[in-house]
Amino acid sequence: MVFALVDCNNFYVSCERVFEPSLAQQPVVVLSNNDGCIIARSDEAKALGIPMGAAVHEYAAALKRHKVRVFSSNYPLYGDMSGRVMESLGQFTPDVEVYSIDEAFLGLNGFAETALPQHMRDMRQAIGQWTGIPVSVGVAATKTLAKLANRIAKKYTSDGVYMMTDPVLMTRILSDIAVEDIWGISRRWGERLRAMGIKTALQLQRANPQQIRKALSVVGERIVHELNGISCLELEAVQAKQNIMSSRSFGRLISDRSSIEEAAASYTARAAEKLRKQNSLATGIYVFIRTNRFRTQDPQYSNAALIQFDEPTADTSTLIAAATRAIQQLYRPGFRYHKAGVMLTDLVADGKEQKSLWRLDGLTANGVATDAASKRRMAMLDQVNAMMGRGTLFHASEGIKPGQQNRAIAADKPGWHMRQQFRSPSYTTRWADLIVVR
DNA sequence: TCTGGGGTCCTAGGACCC
DNA sequence: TCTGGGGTCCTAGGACCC
Repeated sequence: MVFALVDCNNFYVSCERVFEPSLAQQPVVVLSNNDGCIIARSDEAKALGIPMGAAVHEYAAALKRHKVRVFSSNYPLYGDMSGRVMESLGQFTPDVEVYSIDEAFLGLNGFAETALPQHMRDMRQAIGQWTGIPVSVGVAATKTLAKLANRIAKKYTSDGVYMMTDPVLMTRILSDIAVEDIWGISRRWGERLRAMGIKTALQLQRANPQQIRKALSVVGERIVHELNGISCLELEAVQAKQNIMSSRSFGRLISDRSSIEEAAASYTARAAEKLRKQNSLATGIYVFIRTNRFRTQDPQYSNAALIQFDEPTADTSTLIAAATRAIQQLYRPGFRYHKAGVMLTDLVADGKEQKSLWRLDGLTANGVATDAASKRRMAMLDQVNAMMGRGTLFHASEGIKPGQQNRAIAADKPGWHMRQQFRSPSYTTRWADLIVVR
Protein backbone atom coordinates (compact mmCIF):
# COMPACT_ATOMS: atom_id res chain seq x y z
CA MET A 1 0.00 0.00 0.00
CA VAL A 2 1.29 3.44 -0.83
CA PHE A 3 -0.44 6.68 0.11
CA ALA A 4 0.43 10.31 -0.38
CA LEU A 5 -0.95 13.24 1.52
CA VAL A 6 -0.95 16.45 -0.48
CA ASP A 7 -1.46 19.55 1.61
CA CYS A 8 -1.70 23.11 0.32
CA ASN A 9 0.66 25.39 2.22
CA ASN A 10 -1.13 28.11 4.21
CA PHE A 11 -4.02 27.59 1.85
CA TYR A 12 -6.20 30.68 2.34
CA VAL A 13 -3.17 32.95 2.32
CA SER A 14 -1.83 31.24 -0.79
CA CYS A 15 -5.18 31.84 -2.52
CA GLU A 16 -5.02 35.54 -1.75
CA ARG A 17 -1.46 35.64 -3.04
CA VAL A 18 -2.44 34.17 -6.37
CA PHE A 19 -4.52 37.27 -7.05
CA GLU A 20 -2.19 39.72 -5.42
CA PRO A 21 1.46 38.86 -6.11
CA SER A 22 2.68 41.79 -4.00
CA LEU A 23 1.77 39.66 -0.96
CA ALA A 24 4.68 37.31 -1.63
CA GLN A 25 7.23 37.21 1.21
CA GLN A 26 4.94 39.50 3.24
CA PRO A 27 3.25 38.61 6.52
CA VAL A 28 -0.40 37.91 5.67
CA VAL A 29 -3.35 36.68 7.73
CA VAL A 30 -6.93 35.74 6.84
CA LEU A 31 -9.77 36.28 9.30
CA SER A 32 -12.87 34.30 10.17
CA ASN A 33 -16.42 35.38 9.53
CA ASN A 34 -17.20 38.69 11.26
CA ASP A 35 -13.43 39.18 11.25
CA GLY A 36 -13.30 37.78 14.76
CA CYS A 37 -10.22 35.63 14.75
CA ILE A 38 -7.24 34.62 12.65
CA ILE A 39 -7.71 31.40 10.73
CA ALA A 40 -4.78 31.42 8.30
CA ARG A 41 -1.25 32.80 8.45
CA SER A 42 1.63 33.04 6.04
CA ASP A 43 5.00 31.71 7.17
CA GLU A 44 6.08 35.29 7.81
CA ALA A 45 3.06 35.86 10.07
CA LYS A 46 3.76 32.61 11.91
CA ALA A 47 7.31 33.77 12.48
CA LEU A 48 5.96 36.87 14.19
CA GLY A 49 4.38 34.63 16.80
CA ILE A 50 0.77 35.14 15.77
CA PRO A 51 -1.06 31.98 16.83
CA MET A 52 -3.76 30.11 14.93
CA GLY A 53 -7.25 31.05 16.09
CA ALA A 54 -6.05 34.19 17.86
CA ALA A 55 -8.67 36.83 18.58
CA VAL A 56 -8.03 39.76 16.28
CA HIS A 57 -8.50 42.37 19.00
CA GLU A 58 -5.71 40.82 21.06
CA TYR A 59 -3.26 41.12 18.20
CA ALA A 60 -4.46 44.32 16.58
CA ALA A 61 -1.39 46.21 17.79
CA ALA A 62 1.05 43.54 16.64
CA LEU A 63 -0.62 43.29 13.24
CA LYS A 64 -0.30 47.00 12.78
CA ARG A 65 3.23 47.24 14.08
CA HIS A 66 4.50 44.57 11.72
CA LYS A 67 2.43 45.84 8.80
CA VAL A 68 0.71 42.49 8.44
CA ARG A 69 -1.66 42.37 5.46
CA VAL A 70 -5.08 41.38 6.77
CA PHE A 71 -7.90 39.81 4.70
CA SER A 72 -11.49 38.90 5.42
CA SER A 73 -12.13 35.35 4.33
CA ASN A 74 -13.44 34.73 0.85
CA TYR A 75 -14.82 31.20 0.86
CA PRO A 76 -16.14 31.12 -2.70
CA LEU A 77 -12.63 31.92 -3.90
CA TYR A 78 -11.02 29.26 -1.70
CA GLY A 79 -13.58 26.69 -2.79
CA ASP A 80 -12.87 27.41 -6.43
CA MET A 81 -9.10 27.25 -5.99
CA SER A 82 -9.46 24.01 -4.05
CA GLY A 83 -11.43 22.51 -6.94
CA ARG A 84 -8.63 23.41 -9.35
CA VAL A 85 -5.96 21.85 -7.17
CA MET A 86 -7.95 18.64 -6.72
CA GLU A 87 -8.68 18.40 -10.41
CA SER A 88 -4.99 18.84 -11.19
CA LEU A 89 -4.10 16.04 -8.79
CA GLY A 90 -6.34 13.77 -10.83
CA GLN A 91 -3.91 14.14 -13.71
CA PHE A 92 -1.26 12.31 -11.70
CA THR A 93 -3.22 9.40 -10.21
CA PRO A 94 -6.80 8.18 -10.60
CA ASP A 95 -7.13 7.57 -6.86
CA VAL A 96 -7.79 10.91 -5.20
CA GLU A 97 -9.65 11.35 -1.95
CA VAL A 98 -10.48 14.97 -1.27
CA TYR A 99 -10.05 15.08 2.48
CA SER A 100 -10.64 18.74 3.19
CA ILE A 101 -10.61 22.05 1.38
CA ASP A 102 -6.81 22.03 1.31
CA GLU A 103 -5.82 18.36 1.59
CA ALA A 104 -6.10 15.23 -0.47
CA PHE A 105 -4.95 11.66 -0.03
CA LEU A 106 -3.67 9.89 -3.11
CA GLY A 107 -3.55 6.16 -3.73
CA LEU A 108 -0.27 5.30 -5.44
CA ASN A 109 -0.43 1.54 -5.82
CA GLY A 110 0.92 0.46 -9.15
CA PHE A 111 3.57 3.14 -9.48
CA ALA A 112 7.12 1.85 -9.64
CA GLU A 113 8.87 2.65 -6.40
CA THR A 114 11.89 4.07 -8.15
CA ALA A 115 9.84 6.42 -10.30
CA LEU A 116 7.64 7.69 -7.49
CA PRO A 117 9.83 10.45 -6.02
CA GLN A 118 10.25 12.14 -9.38
CA HIS A 119 6.56 11.68 -10.17
CA MET A 120 5.66 13.43 -6.93
CA ARG A 121 8.08 16.27 -7.59
CA ASP A 122 6.66 16.70 -11.08
CA MET A 123 3.17 16.75 -9.64
CA ARG A 124 4.05 19.37 -7.07
CA GLN A 125 5.65 21.55 -9.67
CA ALA A 126 2.71 21.22 -12.04
CA ILE A 127 0.20 22.13 -9.33
CA GLY A 128 2.23 25.23 -8.63
CA GLN A 129 2.31 26.14 -12.29
CA TRP A 130 -1.33 25.43 -13.06
CA THR A 131 -2.94 26.87 -9.94
CA GLY A 132 -0.34 29.07 -8.24
CA ILE A 133 -0.78 27.14 -5.00
CA PRO A 134 2.31 25.65 -3.31
CA VAL A 135 1.77 22.17 -1.89
CA SER A 136 3.69 19.68 0.23
CA VAL A 137 3.66 15.95 -0.40
CA GLY A 138 4.24 13.15 2.11
CA VAL A 139 4.40 9.54 0.95
CA ALA A 140 4.21 6.43 3.17
CA ALA A 141 2.62 3.03 3.63
CA THR A 142 -0.46 4.25 5.52
CA LYS A 143 -2.51 7.42 5.69
CA THR A 144 -1.36 8.14 9.24
CA LEU A 145 2.29 7.83 8.23
CA ALA A 146 1.69 9.90 5.09
CA LYS A 147 0.36 12.67 7.33
CA LEU A 148 3.58 12.58 9.33
CA ALA A 149 5.66 12.42 6.16
CA ASN A 150 3.88 15.54 5.01
CA ARG A 151 5.01 17.37 8.14
CA ILE A 152 8.58 16.43 7.34
CA ALA A 153 8.13 17.57 3.74
CA LYS A 154 6.87 20.95 4.93
CA LYS A 155 9.46 21.52 7.61
CA TYR A 156 12.67 20.02 6.36
CA THR A 157 12.76 19.49 2.62
CA SER A 158 13.65 21.95 -0.10
CA ASP A 159 11.58 20.24 -2.79
CA GLY A 160 8.41 19.83 -0.70
CA VAL A 161 8.29 16.05 -1.11
CA TYR A 162 9.16 13.46 1.52
CA MET A 163 9.05 9.70 1.07
CA MET A 164 8.95 7.82 4.34
CA THR A 165 10.59 4.58 3.32
CA ASP A 166 13.84 4.05 5.25
CA PRO A 167 12.93 2.20 8.48
CA VAL A 168 15.94 3.49 10.41
CA LEU A 169 15.19 7.06 9.51
CA MET A 170 11.54 6.49 10.29
CA THR A 171 12.36 5.35 13.82
CA ARG A 172 14.32 8.53 14.35
CA ILE A 173 11.54 10.67 12.98
CA LEU A 174 8.85 9.00 15.09
CA SER A 175 10.92 9.40 18.23
CA ASP A 176 10.99 13.11 17.54
CA ILE A 177 7.24 13.53 17.14
CA ALA A 178 5.06 14.25 20.17
CA VAL A 179 2.16 11.88 20.49
CA GLU A 180 -0.38 14.73 20.14
CA ASP A 181 1.02 15.56 16.72
CA ILE A 182 -0.21 12.29 15.28
CA TRP A 183 -3.31 12.49 13.14
CA GLY A 184 -6.24 11.42 15.31
CA ILE A 185 -4.58 12.13 18.67
CA SER A 186 -5.39 15.41 20.25
CA ARG A 187 -5.17 16.96 23.70
CA ARG A 188 -7.42 14.62 25.68
CA TRP A 189 -6.07 11.44 24.25
CA GLY A 190 -2.55 12.85 24.42
CA GLU A 191 -2.98 13.37 28.15
CA ARG A 192 -4.28 9.86 28.55
CA LEU A 193 -1.34 8.41 26.66
CA ARG A 194 1.17 10.48 28.56
CA ALA A 195 -0.29 9.18 31.79
CA MET A 196 0.48 5.71 30.44
CA GLY A 197 4.07 6.76 29.74
CA ILE A 198 3.57 7.11 26.00
CA LYS A 199 4.96 10.45 24.91
CA THR A 200 6.27 10.01 21.38
CA ALA A 201 5.00 8.54 18.15
CA LEU A 202 7.65 5.87 18.43
CA GLN A 203 6.38 4.80 21.83
CA LEU A 204 2.84 4.63 20.50
CA GLN A 205 4.03 2.60 17.53
CA ARG A 206 5.53 0.07 19.91
CA ALA A 207 2.61 0.05 22.34
CA ASN A 208 0.30 -2.90 22.86
CA PRO A 209 -2.70 -2.42 20.53
CA GLN A 210 -5.13 -4.08 22.96
CA GLN A 211 -4.06 -1.79 25.73
CA ILE A 212 -4.47 1.25 23.52
CA ARG A 213 -7.90 0.05 22.50
CA LYS A 214 -8.94 -0.07 26.12
CA ALA A 215 -7.85 3.53 26.58
CA LEU A 216 -8.83 5.06 23.23
CA SER A 217 -11.34 2.69 21.62
CA VAL A 218 -10.91 0.99 18.30
CA VAL A 219 -10.02 4.34 16.77
CA GLY A 220 -6.85 4.50 18.85
CA GLU A 221 -5.99 0.91 18.08
CA ARG A 222 -6.15 1.62 14.38
CA ILE A 223 -3.64 4.42 14.82
CA VAL A 224 -1.16 1.99 16.41
CA HIS A 225 -1.51 -0.37 13.46
CA GLU A 226 -1.22 2.48 11.00
CA LEU A 227 2.02 3.63 12.64
CA ASN A 228 3.33 0.12 12.08
CA GLY A 229 2.64 0.29 8.40
CA ILE A 230 -0.54 -1.82 8.57
CA SER A 231 -3.15 0.13 6.66
CA CYS A 232 -6.51 0.33 8.47
CA LEU A 233 -7.78 3.46 6.75
CA GLU A 234 -8.51 3.13 3.08
CA LEU A 235 -8.88 5.76 0.44
CA GLU A 236 -12.52 6.79 0.45
CA ALA A 237 -14.58 7.87 -2.50
CA VAL A 238 -16.31 11.22 -2.42
CA GLN A 239 -19.49 10.78 -0.50
CA ALA A 240 -22.63 12.71 0.17
CA LYS A 241 -22.74 14.44 3.54
CA GLN A 242 -24.76 12.81 6.30
CA ASN A 243 -25.54 16.14 7.91
CA ILE A 244 -25.44 19.66 6.63
CA MET A 245 -24.86 22.50 9.00
CA SER A 246 -25.23 26.21 8.70
CA SER A 247 -24.52 28.43 11.65
CA ARG A 248 -23.16 31.89 12.37
CA SER A 249 -22.50 34.16 15.25
CA PHE A 250 -24.63 37.23 14.70
CA GLY A 251 -21.83 39.76 14.97
CA ARG A 252 -23.86 41.65 17.56
CA LEU A 253 -26.06 40.58 20.45
CA ILE A 254 -29.73 40.02 19.63
CA SER A 255 -32.59 39.92 22.08
CA ASP A 256 -35.79 39.78 20.04
CA ARG A 257 -37.24 36.57 18.80
CA SER A 258 -38.12 37.68 15.31
CA SER A 259 -34.51 38.58 14.46
CA ILE A 260 -33.40 35.13 15.54
CA GLU A 261 -36.17 33.53 13.50
CA GLU A 262 -35.00 35.53 10.52
CA ALA A 263 -31.41 34.40 10.99
CA ALA A 264 -32.47 30.78 11.40
CA ALA A 265 -34.56 31.03 8.23
CA SER A 266 -31.62 32.27 6.21
CA TYR A 267 -29.28 29.60 7.61
CA THR A 268 -31.90 27.01 6.74
CA ALA A 269 -32.18 28.30 3.20
CA ARG A 270 -28.41 28.00 2.76
CA ALA A 271 -28.36 24.50 4.16
CA ALA A 272 -31.32 23.48 1.98
CA GLU A 273 -29.45 24.63 -1.07
CA LYS A 274 -26.48 22.45 -0.21
CA LEU A 275 -28.91 19.64 0.49
CA ARG A 276 -30.45 19.77 -2.97
CA LYS A 277 -27.07 20.15 -4.57
CA GLN A 278 -26.04 16.75 -3.28
CA ASN A 279 -29.43 15.26 -4.14
CA SER A 280 -30.43 14.41 -0.62
CA LEU A 281 -33.46 14.70 1.61
CA ALA A 282 -33.36 15.59 5.29
CA THR A 283 -35.21 13.47 7.81
CA GLY A 284 -34.80 15.99 10.59
CA ILE A 285 -33.64 19.45 11.48
CA TYR A 286 -31.63 20.29 14.56
CA VAL A 287 -31.73 23.92 15.70
CA PHE A 288 -29.67 25.57 18.42
CA ILE A 289 -29.36 29.04 19.90
CA ARG A 290 -26.99 30.36 22.51
CA THR A 291 -25.81 33.45 24.33
CA ASN A 292 -22.19 34.55 24.22
CA ARG A 293 -20.29 32.19 26.49
CA PHE A 294 -17.35 34.59 26.60
CA ARG A 295 -19.45 37.25 28.27
CA THR A 296 -19.36 35.64 31.66
CA GLN A 297 -21.00 38.66 33.22
CA ASP A 298 -24.19 37.99 31.20
CA PRO A 299 -26.78 35.37 32.09
CA GLN A 300 -26.14 32.31 29.94
CA TYR A 301 -28.59 30.23 27.98
CA SER A 302 -28.05 27.54 25.41
CA ASN A 303 -30.55 25.09 24.06
CA ALA A 304 -31.33 22.96 21.06
CA ALA A 305 -34.24 21.11 19.52
CA LEU A 306 -34.54 18.32 17.01
CA ILE A 307 -37.60 18.20 14.79
CA GLN A 308 -38.15 15.05 12.78
CA PHE A 309 -40.20 14.91 9.63
CA ASP A 310 -42.73 12.24 8.75
CA GLU A 311 -41.37 12.25 5.22
CA PRO A 312 -37.80 13.18 4.30
CA THR A 313 -37.81 16.53 2.54
CA ALA A 314 -35.66 19.05 0.71
CA ASP A 315 -38.37 21.67 0.46
CA THR A 316 -37.09 25.03 1.67
CA SER A 317 -40.37 26.32 3.05
CA THR A 318 -41.06 23.12 4.96
CA LEU A 319 -37.57 23.29 6.43
CA ILE A 320 -37.86 26.97 7.30
CA ALA A 321 -41.24 26.42 8.92
CA ALA A 322 -39.73 23.71 11.11
CA ALA A 323 -36.75 25.90 12.02
CA THR A 324 -39.09 28.73 12.96
CA ARG A 325 -41.15 26.43 15.15
CA ALA A 326 -37.96 25.27 16.83
CA ILE A 327 -36.86 28.82 17.55
CA GLN A 328 -40.26 29.61 19.06
CA GLN A 329 -39.81 26.59 21.28
CA LEU A 330 -36.27 27.47 22.31
CA TYR A 331 -36.48 31.23 22.68
CA ARG A 332 -36.48 32.65 26.19
CA PRO A 333 -36.88 36.38 26.67
CA GLY A 334 -34.36 38.28 28.75
CA PHE A 335 -31.22 36.89 27.14
CA ARG A 336 -28.86 38.47 24.63
CA TYR A 337 -28.25 35.92 21.94
CA HIS A 338 -24.93 35.56 20.13
CA LYS A 339 -25.24 32.62 17.81
CA ALA A 340 -27.69 30.24 16.20
CA GLY A 341 -27.50 27.41 13.75
CA VAL A 342 -29.36 24.65 12.01
CA MET A 343 -28.28 21.20 11.00
CA LEU A 344 -30.16 19.09 8.51
CA THR A 345 -29.75 15.60 9.91
CA ASP A 346 -29.75 11.98 8.80
CA LEU A 347 -29.83 12.73 5.13
CA VAL A 348 -31.05 10.12 2.70
CA ALA A 349 -30.51 9.84 -1.01
CA ASP A 350 -33.26 11.32 -3.15
CA GLY A 351 -34.78 8.91 -5.63
CA LYS A 352 -32.38 6.06 -5.20
CA GLU A 353 -33.65 2.56 -4.72
CA GLN A 354 -32.09 0.44 -2.07
CA LYS A 355 -32.12 -3.26 -2.07
CA SER A 356 -30.52 -5.63 0.35
CA LEU A 357 -28.78 -8.52 -1.32
CA TRP A 358 -28.05 -10.77 1.58
CA ARG A 359 -26.96 -10.81 5.12
CA LEU A 360 -23.58 -11.92 6.38
CA ASP A 361 -23.58 -13.32 9.86
CA GLY A 362 -21.21 -15.36 11.93
CA LEU A 363 -18.74 -12.54 11.71
CA THR A 364 -16.37 -12.37 14.61
CA ALA A 365 -14.12 -9.71 15.98
CA ASN A 366 -11.97 -9.80 12.89
CA GLY A 367 -14.84 -9.70 10.50
CA VAL A 368 -13.73 -13.16 9.51
CA ALA A 369 -16.35 -15.80 8.89
CA THR A 370 -16.23 -18.65 11.37
CA ASP A 371 -18.75 -21.14 10.11
CA ALA A 372 -18.86 -22.82 6.75
CA ALA A 373 -21.95 -20.98 5.50
CA SER A 374 -20.47 -17.61 6.31
CA LYS A 375 -17.23 -18.55 4.65
CA ARG A 376 -19.17 -19.32 1.51
CA ARG A 377 -20.88 -15.95 1.71
CA MET A 378 -17.58 -14.20 2.15
CA ALA A 379 -16.28 -15.99 -0.91
CA MET A 380 -19.38 -14.89 -2.84
CA LEU A 381 -18.75 -11.43 -1.61
CA ASP A 382 -15.29 -11.46 -3.09
CA GLN A 383 -16.79 -12.46 -6.39
CA VAL A 384 -19.37 -9.72 -6.24
CA ASN A 385 -16.67 -7.21 -5.43
CA ALA A 386 -14.68 -8.40 -8.40
CA MET A 387 -17.67 -8.36 -10.75
CA MET A 388 -19.18 -5.05 -9.84
CA GLY A 389 -16.04 -3.11 -9.22
CA ARG A 390 -15.70 -0.01 -7.16
CA GLY A 391 -18.55 2.41 -6.98
CA THR A 392 -21.43 0.00 -6.92
CA LEU A 393 -21.49 -1.79 -3.61
CA PHE A 394 -22.82 -0.16 -0.54
CA HIS A 395 -22.55 -1.34 2.96
CA ALA A 396 -24.95 -0.94 5.83
CA SER A 397 -23.58 -1.91 9.18
CA GLU A 398 -25.27 -3.75 11.97
CA GLY A 399 -28.94 -3.53 12.76
CA ILE A 400 -29.97 -1.98 9.53
CA LYS A 401 -32.72 -3.10 7.23
CA PRO A 402 -33.16 -2.21 3.58
CA GLY A 403 -35.26 0.80 2.78
CA GLN A 404 -35.00 2.06 6.30
CA GLN A 405 -33.38 5.37 6.91
CA ASN A 406 -30.13 4.97 8.74
CA ARG A 407 -26.65 6.36 8.96
CA ALA A 408 -24.85 3.96 6.71
CA ILE A 409 -27.27 4.19 3.82
CA ALA A 410 -27.48 7.91 4.25
CA ALA A 411 -23.72 8.01 3.99
CA ASP A 412 -23.87 6.57 0.49
CA LYS A 413 -20.28 5.52 0.41
CA PRO A 414 -19.69 4.30 -3.10
CA GLY A 415 -16.68 2.20 -3.75
CA TRP A 416 -16.60 0.52 -0.42
CA HIS A 417 -15.57 -3.04 -0.63
CA MET A 418 -17.07 -4.99 2.20
CA ARG A 419 -13.75 -6.18 3.53
CA GLN A 420 -12.69 -2.68 4.16
CA GLN A 421 -15.15 -2.25 6.97
CA PHE A 422 -13.44 -5.06 8.79
CA ARG A 423 -9.91 -3.93 8.29
CA SER A 424 -9.12 -3.15 11.85
CA PRO A 425 -7.89 -6.43 13.29
CA SER A 426 -10.31 -6.20 16.17
CA TYR A 427 -13.30 -4.47 14.68
CA THR A 428 -16.45 -5.91 16.18
CA THR A 429 -19.23 -6.58 13.74
CA ARG A 430 -21.81 -9.23 14.22
CA TRP A 431 -23.55 -9.12 10.90
CA ALA A 432 -23.89 -6.87 7.95
CA ASP A 433 -26.21 -6.29 5.05
CA LEU A 434 -24.96 -5.86 1.57
CA ILE A 435 -26.77 -3.11 -0.24
CA VAL A 436 -26.75 -2.08 -3.82
CA VAL A 437 -27.88 1.36 -4.82
CA ARG A 438 -28.93 1.69 -8.36
C1' DT B 1 -16.20 45.90 20.88
C1' DC B 2 -13.74 41.50 19.95
C1' DT B 3 -13.38 35.09 20.64
C1' DG B 4 -15.11 30.42 13.31
C1' DG B 5 -17.86 27.23 10.83
C1' DG B 6 -18.08 23.29 9.34
C1' DG B 7 -17.90 17.88 9.75
C1' DT B 8 -17.18 12.42 11.26
C1' DC B 9 -16.97 8.23 14.11
C1' DC B 10 -17.41 5.42 18.37
C1' DT B 11 -19.35 3.94 22.80
C1' DA B 12 -22.51 3.41 26.48
C1' DG B 13 -26.82 2.68 28.02
C1' DG B 14 -31.83 2.34 28.10
C1' DA B 15 -36.24 0.75 26.04
C1' DC B 16 -38.29 -2.69 23.81
C1' DC B 17 -38.98 -7.16 21.45
C1' DC B 18 -39.31 -12.19 21.17
C1' DT C 1 -25.28 -25.67 37.76
C1' DC C 2 -27.56 -21.60 35.51
C1' DT C 3 -33.35 -19.66 37.53
C1' DG C 4 -34.24 -14.40 31.00
C1' DG C 5 -30.95 -13.53 27.55
C1' DG C 6 -29.77 -11.92 23.23
C1' DG C 7 -30.81 -8.81 19.55
C1' DT C 8 -32.36 -4.23 17.82
C1' DC C 9 -32.98 0.60 17.77
C1' DC C 10 -32.22 5.03 19.35
C1' DT C 11 -29.97 8.88 21.75
C1' DA C 12 -26.55 11.46 24.18
C1' DG C 13 -22.11 12.52 24.76
C1' DG C 14 -17.28 12.47 23.97
C1' DA C 15 -13.64 12.30 21.12
C1' DC C 16 -11.41 13.65 16.82
C1' DC C 17 -10.56 16.35 12.07
C1' DC C 18 -9.74 20.83 9.02
